Amino acid sequence: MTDRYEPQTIESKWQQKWEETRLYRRVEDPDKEKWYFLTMLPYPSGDLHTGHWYAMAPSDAAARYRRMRGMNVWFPIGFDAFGLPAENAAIKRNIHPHKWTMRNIERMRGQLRQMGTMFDWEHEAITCLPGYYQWNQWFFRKFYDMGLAYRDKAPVDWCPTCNTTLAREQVWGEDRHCERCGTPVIVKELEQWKFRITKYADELLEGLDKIDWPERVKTLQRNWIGRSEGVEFEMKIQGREDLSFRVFTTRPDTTFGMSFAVLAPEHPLVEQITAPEYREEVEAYVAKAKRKSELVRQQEAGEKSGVFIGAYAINPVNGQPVPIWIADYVLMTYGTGAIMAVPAHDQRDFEFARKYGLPTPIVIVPKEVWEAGDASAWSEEAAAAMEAAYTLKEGGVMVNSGPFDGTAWPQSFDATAKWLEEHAAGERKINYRLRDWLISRQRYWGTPIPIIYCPECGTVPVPYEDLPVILPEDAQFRPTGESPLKFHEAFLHVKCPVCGADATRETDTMDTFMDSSWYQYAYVSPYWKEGETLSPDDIPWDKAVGEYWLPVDQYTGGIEHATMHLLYTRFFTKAMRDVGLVDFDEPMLRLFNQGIILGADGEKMSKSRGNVVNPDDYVSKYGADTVRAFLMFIGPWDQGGPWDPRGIEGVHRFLHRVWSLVVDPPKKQHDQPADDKAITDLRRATHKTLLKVTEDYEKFKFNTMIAALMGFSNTLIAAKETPVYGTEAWDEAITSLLLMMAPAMPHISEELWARLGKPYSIHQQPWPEGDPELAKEEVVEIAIQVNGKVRDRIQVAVDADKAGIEAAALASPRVQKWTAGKTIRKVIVVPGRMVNIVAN
RNA sequence: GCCGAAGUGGCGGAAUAGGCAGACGCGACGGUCUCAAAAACCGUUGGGCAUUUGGCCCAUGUGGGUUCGAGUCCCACCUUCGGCACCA
Repeated sequence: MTDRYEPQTIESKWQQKWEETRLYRRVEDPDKEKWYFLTMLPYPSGDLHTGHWYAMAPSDAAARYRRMRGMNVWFPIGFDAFGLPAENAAIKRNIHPHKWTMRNIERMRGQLRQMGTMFDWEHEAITCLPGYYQWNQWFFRKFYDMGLAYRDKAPVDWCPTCNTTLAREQVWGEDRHCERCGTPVIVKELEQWKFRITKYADELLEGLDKIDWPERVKTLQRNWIGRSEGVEFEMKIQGREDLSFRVFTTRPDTTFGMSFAVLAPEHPLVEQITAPEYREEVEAYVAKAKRKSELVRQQEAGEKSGVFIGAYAINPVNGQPVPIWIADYVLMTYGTGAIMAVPAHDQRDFEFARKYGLPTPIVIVPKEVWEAGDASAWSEEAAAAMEAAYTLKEGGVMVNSGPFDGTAWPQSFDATAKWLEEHAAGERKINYRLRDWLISRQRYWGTPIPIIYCPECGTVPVPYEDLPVILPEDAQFRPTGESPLKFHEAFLHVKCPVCGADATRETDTMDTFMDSSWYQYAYVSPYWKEGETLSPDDIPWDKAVGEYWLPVDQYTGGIEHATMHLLYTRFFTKAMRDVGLVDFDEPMLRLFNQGIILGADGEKMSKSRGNVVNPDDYVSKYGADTVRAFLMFIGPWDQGGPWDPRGIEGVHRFLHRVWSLVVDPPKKQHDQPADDKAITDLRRATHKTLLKVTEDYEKFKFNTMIAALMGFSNTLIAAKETPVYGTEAWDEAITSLLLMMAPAMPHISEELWARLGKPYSIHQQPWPEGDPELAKEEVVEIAIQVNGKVRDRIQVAVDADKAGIEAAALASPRVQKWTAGKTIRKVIVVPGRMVNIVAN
């Protein structure tokens, strides 16, 4: 045994021992409170990078802390193994995606072990294996049976680089680029498989109130779902009483202010009602709009355009005809694809009306204006003078609206909604921005969609007992990225399971977000029923085990998945509940989003910038404990921050100091016994640190947790050279230090624990409780201010009363210097904190 | 444009039921050790002024406000980052 701190030696030694003794094996113990701790599973790109460490090391510390608190903690891991990089490697380097992926996984397993995590390797899952993805297909089939999976032809986003369609959630930013590769997407009209996530829109919204997730994520999801309440009603065409269209509005109270109506250029009615003399112009506009949507969508800088189609619609509330226009600011994909335009009270309509000289009748005025009886406020001059639409709801009162004049929000909404329901075939309606989840991908390396197309029977789902549809291994990869499945004769041709006719398989595979939508359930029993015949009545995991562990208690991962994975998995759980697989509504009860770790230059790590930090280099130089602690020390976990190559030295020095504190004998020997005060002071430091560190682990405040441990160890280094060394209080301090370090720095604490002769393993010890009584100070220093400025500091007993403190403060000569010649007006005493003397 | 988060020393960051701003660490400077260097250890370190001791003033993006007292609360603005983008 060496006396020097050699992390490389001790870390591998303990990692081996932990595995041999199966320290972290999962046991279902009904007497213990279970804690399912989960961190987002990595994509096996080949190397565990700093981002993985930043996500996983603090998660591991939090999981280990819970474990020491006496909870039955399960912390599994797996690999999100389907996806494009594997297929691209196949195309570029002629290596099969399966081989490439499994090789990477092997490498990353080793790296994950080096991190010293308590991952439960006995329940690892790899999503690209048939035993896993057969359940993707089983779920698809279930959803199909329930009407949750459907196929339709509609404009979809296509990434020309990835050669596949994308879900709306995977199209990001102003330029509408592919979330994965950054290429701007184009729009294509294709038949694609979708999941009816919109069916759960309301529930996805309401469920947010029941889970302990960061507000940021909740807000992102709420905005993404984009619920808006309004009224849909009918507008008849003047002179063509057989024809009508429906409009959606969130402001039925403004209906009297309608001065025109707008149809989306693609609206089916345009064709029928356009007046002959306008036809040419209208067709040109429609063609232009269509072309626009097929090109990379340009930002139009808000400039609106449209054309009058020579037809009029009847405003149901007052029977007035209004001109019908078409304009591309009205989208066919939202609401009814048609709107009533109220320029005075909608900014977009306002801009349009100004551009084309359409009237702007005011029908809502502020309450004060109404109460003042100021009629000029809604005169023509007032409308002409408007610089922007008046869109406020609260405090708005209806005017120029016949029988509704004087009605204020929100009664105005209800009254007009009711009127429209009764007179214009109207109904209250809720619209959502959320679209159904497009799951078809035109790529090879994914789960085959279990569908067969039969010329006789049409679309036929693969029977449960024929699952899984195996992804054929012998694929010919094309440089274009076109899916090899389309050309794989053996895969393609199949007999129809219903009539036996020659039929073909669906060649699209599933979005890989399918895999991660339910992996937390798969971990319960990885590859459940692999090789067995599946049936509709199955449960994709061992039911009894699942009942103990599910749902996930604490989830950690990046916020970039806010409207993708984190939305999909919530949808999936609700759908699974409706299938009867689970009896809860939300998959993850608590969520914490860690930040992003940046390069030393403060920029996002990237190969092109050359600022990528390879954690392996630092692990071999300083050891995993140092890297773990450093990542926790950098700053608040949800904030991320730059990797400072010099900062890690400081953390490493701290570990060396702790090592020497425990292992080396003191420099001096003392023959006098320690006095009571020294003992009390030491115990106070110990218990103060215990309370602080405990609170910080609870709240994932790892940076201040490490800082507190550093402070405490500095105290101990000084105390070591005093008579308290070797006392019971000293033992308590050292033991507490190691126990507090154990979750964050599992190897060094285990080694020092063993060197103290304590029983294996430190990771099976109960968490040391801090005692608030022992942590209490006896004497506190309080500041004395005169007119808000600190002029003196005095020592007072912690329980000194206000009067005593005030007297002591006023007795201070330094204070008297500042109050001399002044009258004391007021003395504010905050016990234990400060005194402020107001004098002038 | 809208929504959200955030602006504190040379740097990463502490401190918010309003109560001593700058914990902890990095860097820098000085010292011990050494032939020397590295490492390690000890000390100093927000800015300015003063300095024989005690000191004084200014400081948490900017400008106001509330308060005995504001990094923390309120109003307006500036900057950065993230998200959404004609959603009717």
